[in-house]
Parts: sequence; structure tokens; C-alpha cells
Amino acid sequence: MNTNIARIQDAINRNSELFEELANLYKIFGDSSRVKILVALTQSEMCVGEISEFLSITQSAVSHQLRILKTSNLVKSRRDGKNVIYSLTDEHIKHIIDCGMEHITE
Amino acid sequence: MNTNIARIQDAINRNSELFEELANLYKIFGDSSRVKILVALTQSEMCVGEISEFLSITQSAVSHQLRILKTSNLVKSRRDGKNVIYSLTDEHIKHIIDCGMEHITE
DNA sequence: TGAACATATGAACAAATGCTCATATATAAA
DNA sequence: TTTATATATGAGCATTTGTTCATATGTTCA
Repeated sequence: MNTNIARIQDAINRNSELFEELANLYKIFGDSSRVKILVALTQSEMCVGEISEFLSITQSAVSHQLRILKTSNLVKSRRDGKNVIYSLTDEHIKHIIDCGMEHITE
Repeated sequence: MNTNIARIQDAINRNSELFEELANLYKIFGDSSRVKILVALTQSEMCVGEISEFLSITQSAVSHQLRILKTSNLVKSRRDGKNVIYSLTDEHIKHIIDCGMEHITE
């Protein structure tokens, strides 16, 4: 019925910022370079060089993407000599990836 | 160790298309208008007019977004008189949204 | 049939995005 | 200190994206 729809519409508008945040989260996963980086990091921490080895983009591009991932708190880094080693901030990220994979591989 | 990293890199490159598909899925969720539409449809089916009522974009923009959602098989539609009523194709979509929400609201 | 309403479509455009190139910064080794 | 290696940053650019406007298509009702 109509009042039900109105209630749904209101709920979404009241939480508008929340859903914009949600969209922004997915936007980060919505690029193949970044997903591949994230998927790689679910398996093991890696330095920038190792990442640019298997993605067919320049080291610079990888660095740019890593900065986006770091700014969004999906990834953290530590320096080890000449290398900077990146890893996921938490297990949630693997969960999000798995969730999407379920949809793809059905 | 290094052979482990190499194995991960290979696995990702072998499944490159899969991860591109995954990125494309997330890309669709990565826009606030579309997420809001999807969230609304997790609660109830809705016609185009009802959707454009609460999103602050034109009916035309809603139609364009619905086409994207339909092409990606996230949404299906049926005609009911003058209206076209949209609904989610399956429960997976709610799951993906919930999964992202978990990460946001922590 | 014609008017009114609901939805879809195409063109156009501003804004955002992801990349490369050149270069800066940081560390290690000679 | 110089040189080599690893990473980060900024500018510039082509492509993609989300929207609006104008208009077409489809449906209902008088």
C-alpha cells in the first residue's frame, strides 16, 4: 500500500548520507585494478613492486590507487627498508569481496 | 616467501576477467542514486514515479539508472497499466548491500 | 480519436576518473 | 657522498559517468 512506500522513501531520505557513504565504499571496489589489489592482499601483504608486477599498469598508477585505498582506510602500510608493504586493515574487506563473488559465480 | 607471492599473482592473472566482472558489479553499487534505488527495492517493488519522488533527480535520470540496473540483471520490471513496476531479481542483492552496511556502521 | 499521464530514449555537457609521464623523496649500498 | 633502487606526487589528458532537456513511445480514459 501507499503509506508503506512513503515510509520506505522517508527512511531512505533520512539516512541519505549513510547511503552516499555506502556508494562511496562500493565505488572503491568498482575498479579492476583496485579489486585485484585488494584480492591480492587478502592472500598476503605485498610491497608496491610486487603489486605492479602483475597488474599491467605503471608503478605510478599503483601508487595512486594505493593512496586511494589507504585514504579510505581499506589498506594500511609500513616501511621495510626500501620497500613499503601494504596490507588490509581488517577482515571485513575479504567478506565484501566474497559477497560479490557469490553473486558472480552463481 | 616469494614463491607464495608469485602463486597469488598468477591466480589473479588467470582469473583476470572474473575480477573485472566483480569490479563491474561493484561499480553499479557505487553511485548513490542507484544504491538508494536498490535499497528501496529491498523493501518493496516500486514504479518509476515512486522512485523519482524521493530521489532528487528527474524522472529521466531515474529511467536511465533503471536501465543500467536492468541490463546488469539486478532489477526486473513488469508493466501495470500506465506504470512500470521494478523489483530486485534476487535476494543476493540485499545481501551485498547488508555486507557493505556492516563495514560502514562499525 | 484525442487528451492526459507514465515511462523510455537520445543528444549534449560538466564533472569525475584512471592512467602516463616527469620528477621528487626516501632508503640502502658502494 | 654518490649511485641505485623503491615509492610518492603533481600535471595533463582521454575516457567514462550521471545528469538534464527535449522528445518519443505506450497506456488509459473520455
